[in-house]
Amino acid sequence: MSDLHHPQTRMTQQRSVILEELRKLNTHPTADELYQIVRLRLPRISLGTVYRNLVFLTESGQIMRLESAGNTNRFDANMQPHQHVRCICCGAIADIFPPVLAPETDNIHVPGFARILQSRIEYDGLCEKCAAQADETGHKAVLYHGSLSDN
Amino acid sequence: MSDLHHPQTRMTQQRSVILEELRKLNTHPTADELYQIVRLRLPRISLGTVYRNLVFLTESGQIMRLESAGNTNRFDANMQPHQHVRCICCGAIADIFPPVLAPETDNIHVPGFARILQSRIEYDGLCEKCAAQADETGHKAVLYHGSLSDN
DNA sequence: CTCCTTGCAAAATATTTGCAAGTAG
DNA sequence: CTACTTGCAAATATTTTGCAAGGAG
Repeated sequence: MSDLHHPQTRMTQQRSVILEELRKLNTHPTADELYQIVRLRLPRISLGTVYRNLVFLTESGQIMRLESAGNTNRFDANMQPHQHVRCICCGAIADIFPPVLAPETDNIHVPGFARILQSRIEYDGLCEKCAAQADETGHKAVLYHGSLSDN
Repeated sequence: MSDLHHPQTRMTQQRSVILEELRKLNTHPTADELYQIVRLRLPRISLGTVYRNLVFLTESGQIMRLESAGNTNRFDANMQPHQHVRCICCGAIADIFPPVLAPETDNIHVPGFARILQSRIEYDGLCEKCAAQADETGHKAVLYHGSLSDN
């Protein structure tokens, strides 16, 4: 959980390919999507290895796990501060540039919380694909999908 | 998916108790946590019914599903605009009052997105329980938990 | 009466983990 | 050599769904 528990340091082929492929993408893939991609280069890699490395890379600050990605984790190797929009219909995520300044946290005090560490702005939107589909079917807008998960 | 698909209108005992109990809480419970609570009043209710009603209540705008709740959905019956802090260590969520104004979305344009619908500010923090535990164990700070899920 | 809703159980999806074998440093 | 890592498979955890019976309006 803390830095004391990070004995992992070895640069294996798997770890390096996972990081390399994630860096090529701006699609914020899920663990499984990344697994499918990495598999093209390392056919014998297992999904468990991808998960373990995503945990390690996240904890060591080399990649980010996206909050608000719905119920499936998504990852981003772009460590520059920036925001994300998520399509409320299909769950697709895109980067927003230029970045907006994160709201300050100094004046915020919450009962039960020792401290507020950081803030984050997130956006909901409708991607072009879903917007087109909504027009086509004659719906004014797709407000929310019928499950608790994302698509 | 759209408003055309909401034939549900009946106020059953299950639905009413679920909403009533959620409104009593400011703990942003998961489906299972709420299930355990509702079960005290309706011992024969099933978890599936709780899930189905949470979907219905969310879609009909009577409750909110929290974004950034980690990998397990959490719900809030407080429909006033407000923000949340989440403990990065244990996943506990608390309300922030008074609310901060949501950043505007008008000037934001993202390739691939037809429109940006709304923005949301979220905060990461350390709850008192986890802060105390971190002091106790001598760690300067608990940076991130070791799994991709929340606790 | 009608058809929305429920309970139950099974299925689907997502993530974690034990263990023996492999390998980086 | 040592102990971190991996592949594999099984275990967890969370959410969804098919179906026959129940109940709201």
